[in-house]
Amino acid sequence: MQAQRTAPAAMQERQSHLRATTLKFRAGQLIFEQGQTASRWFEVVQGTVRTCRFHIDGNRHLTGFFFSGDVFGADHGAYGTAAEAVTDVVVRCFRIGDITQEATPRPQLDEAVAILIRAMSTAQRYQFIMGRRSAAERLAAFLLCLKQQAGADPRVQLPMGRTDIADLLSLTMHTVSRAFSELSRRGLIEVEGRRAIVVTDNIGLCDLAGEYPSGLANDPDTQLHPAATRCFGNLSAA
Amino acid sequence: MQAQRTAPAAMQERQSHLRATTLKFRAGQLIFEQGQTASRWFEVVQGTVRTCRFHIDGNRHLTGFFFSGDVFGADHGAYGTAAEAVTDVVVRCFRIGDITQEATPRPQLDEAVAILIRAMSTAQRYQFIMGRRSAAERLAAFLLCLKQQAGADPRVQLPMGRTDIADLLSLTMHTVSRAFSELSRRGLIEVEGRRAIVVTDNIGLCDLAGEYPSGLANDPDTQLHPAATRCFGNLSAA
DNA sequence: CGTGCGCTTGACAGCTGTCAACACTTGTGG
DNA sequence: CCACAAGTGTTGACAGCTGTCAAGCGCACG
Repeated sequence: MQAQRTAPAAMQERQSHLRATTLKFRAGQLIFEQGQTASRWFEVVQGTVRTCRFHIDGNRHLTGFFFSGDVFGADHGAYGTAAEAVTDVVVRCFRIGDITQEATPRPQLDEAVAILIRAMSTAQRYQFIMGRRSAAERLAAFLLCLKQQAGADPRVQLPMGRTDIADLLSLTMHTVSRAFSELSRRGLIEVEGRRAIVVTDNIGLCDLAGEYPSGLANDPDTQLHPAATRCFGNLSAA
Repeated sequence: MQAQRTAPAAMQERQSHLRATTLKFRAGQLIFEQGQTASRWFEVVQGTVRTCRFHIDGNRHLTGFFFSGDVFGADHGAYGTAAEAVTDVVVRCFRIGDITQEATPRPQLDEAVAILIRAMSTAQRYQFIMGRRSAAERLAAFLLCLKQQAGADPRVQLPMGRTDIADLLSLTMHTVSRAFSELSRRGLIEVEGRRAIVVTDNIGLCDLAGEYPSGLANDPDTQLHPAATRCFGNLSAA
């Protein structure tokens, strides 16, 4: 969900090609609405942003969180989600224009492609997290995403509330709360108030989430389900 | 999931710009593997294709079905999913090349953007189907997708097996089977063997799926949850 | 006609949603 | 500084739904 973080190199390239406007939003404020004409895309400078959809019955569903360096709102035609500020945020804002127009400069088009591809892989990873897995497994996978975002620090900040996490993982706030307690009881994390946790057993957390600490299987002795080899595809070709 | 169907106009454009090779696969055959270098993308000419991912624990998760006119495999770098033939299929196959290279012709790049955007909105719609909804609701939403694909015909063909549907909706085959029975018992569909159903109550099915027959609310008297207005976004801007 | 696979259905256990109560934090006003 | 209210988060009880296990049916294929 934060795989959309851009590498510094990409940021510089984007800065060199595109003109940006800096905007600020307060926590809870709407940045753009679902269905609105997609005329701009955004990059988070500071703070946390969430994108969400609303269902006919009133249910809300978050499709991702975006942190410093992440890009959101790169839709075509109309925004497929709404975007809201989770904390006070600063964003840079770029004109989309119509990227299919002949006049669109080539570098901008390349960036659009790269952004879309990254967003796509994010969405697929996210689909996967939600597929037929328990609340504790989903939360573990989510926390690992946040941890990856934070770097080597075992302390992970949680700028969003439990309700936001619940709507992202398609659970209720209650179940999320219970899952936090369960991970804590198992000794995988320590809950530090509402806005931070410490990962005390990274390997255990990865194991629960169904991920490897390094991202791929590097120990040939590791026991894998026979079908799991397909999980990694043809490594020699990658 | 079949939102990736291309309009006839787009197909002609693609034919005019890109060279294609026609390939055939037998039912169950692998078209490409997850993690394999993404060197080609495909368009279905005839038959049905599924894309899937495998989890460490051996679980399979389908990310979409693709029918005549649909595009799949438009990934960058490595394929994020495997692709397999559900039925005997005929596909057209195009070189991806490196779409970020300067040498890539402009029309191909435009097509890549259009395809990615369509795939993105498909993935988001699909995420939404799976979010905190019952088995019957998911199946209803899925069947409506297939029906939209089929056109006005109330009879909907199901080229895929129950297990495929289950892995798409993140359910078990048993629950899918029960959901079919439930929809039938409620009088929304009639099950005709294993490979076809008839939608007998389209409005009821849409209602259950949380969708409107026409795609948007056109009856102001319809009772909506207060938050649901956001579901449609800013209509005046669309 | 027989076999095998896909599918359906039932029984039961486990997990998650719902309802409810309560603790804690935050913000407002006195 | 305190009192109070509102919002957020935690926990328990319970019901409902789905996964698991198991049995059996029916279609397809040889």
